[in-house]
Amino acid sequence: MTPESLRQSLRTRLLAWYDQNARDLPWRVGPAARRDGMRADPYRVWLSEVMLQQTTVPHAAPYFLKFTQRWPTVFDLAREDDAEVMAAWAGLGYYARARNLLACARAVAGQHGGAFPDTEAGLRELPGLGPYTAAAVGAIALDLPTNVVDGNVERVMARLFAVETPLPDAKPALKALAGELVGEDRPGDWAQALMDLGATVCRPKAPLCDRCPLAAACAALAGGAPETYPRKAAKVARPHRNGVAYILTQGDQVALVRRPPKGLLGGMLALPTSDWRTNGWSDAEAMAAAPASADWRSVGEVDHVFTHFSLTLRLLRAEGEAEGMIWTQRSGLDALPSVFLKAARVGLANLL
DNA sequence: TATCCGTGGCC
DNA sequence: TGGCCAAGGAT
Repeated sequence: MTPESLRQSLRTRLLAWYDQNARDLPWRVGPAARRDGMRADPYRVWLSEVMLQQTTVPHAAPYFLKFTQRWPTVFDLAREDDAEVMAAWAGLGYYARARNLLACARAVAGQHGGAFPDTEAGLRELPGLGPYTAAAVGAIALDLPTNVVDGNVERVMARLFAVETPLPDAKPALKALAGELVGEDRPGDWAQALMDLGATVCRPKAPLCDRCPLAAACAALAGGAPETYPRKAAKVARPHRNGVAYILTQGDQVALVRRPPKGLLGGMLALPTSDWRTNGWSDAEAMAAAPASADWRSVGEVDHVFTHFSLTLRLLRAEGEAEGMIWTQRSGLDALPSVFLKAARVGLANLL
């Protein structure tokens, strides 16, 4: 149990640090403006939080600017076609987020008159809002004193209190520790301060403890090896798979398919492919699995790494026709997930 | 509860 | 270069 004096000290020091060191982010209302009563639009907070799930700030930021320019309100997003939103999300990864984003926008626009719920429990019921995102939107947009716990906060707590239990088993304890520090004063700034500290000072590698406002209280620093926290369970090896991707062209058009709505790259445009399996593909096998009979030529291969397996894709190219294809101009290939954009670029560049 | 689900930057 | 890492959620 954290003593009240320590709790107050940690809060005061971190909020003061945030006042001086808050990052300037496109979706953020800074501490000075918040003191003047300004609050971020819940739509923008929600959109940014969903984009930032398991995603770095530099990667998400351009997408946030593109989305908010094209769809300034939740109503604009809610009435957009699925294909347009999926295409705009292409390259950001974790495409279930985009499907849930639309479902959530339509729920808010249709059932709540365009206003997001004003309680954490209400937010938690929306598609794509789990414990973290519901707490974050509640704190940042509504100033609710929620317990916002992401990977940054887990790391800060693990170090501050030298938690020896490895992740992911330590998650409940780390969340409880973070919860003891939450207070009624400046909940939105508190949540963002903790995450900024984790992102810029209490970093995974090479933490900048000499710049940390909590260093005097940090048990891991006192122990001499703060960078070794949080402890982590051993990881499982990533298997490798092999497949064939087919680049079928008619002049400047390329044949694409729409992947099934769920599962890997669900709902996204894609190149037609074979199965992805452990064994490699011979020329004969690759021809037999092709979407059309044509003069297929081998035009190279690409490697790609997904979360739970790596992939080598042989590339076969031909000019011809096939049933059920979505014919797309080369300029439209930016609607493809990265793995297929990479494959298309390599395959179209390598002329035999 | 464990597994599935992307991507790009970094060292 | 391969493993690590990033503001997690759904099933």
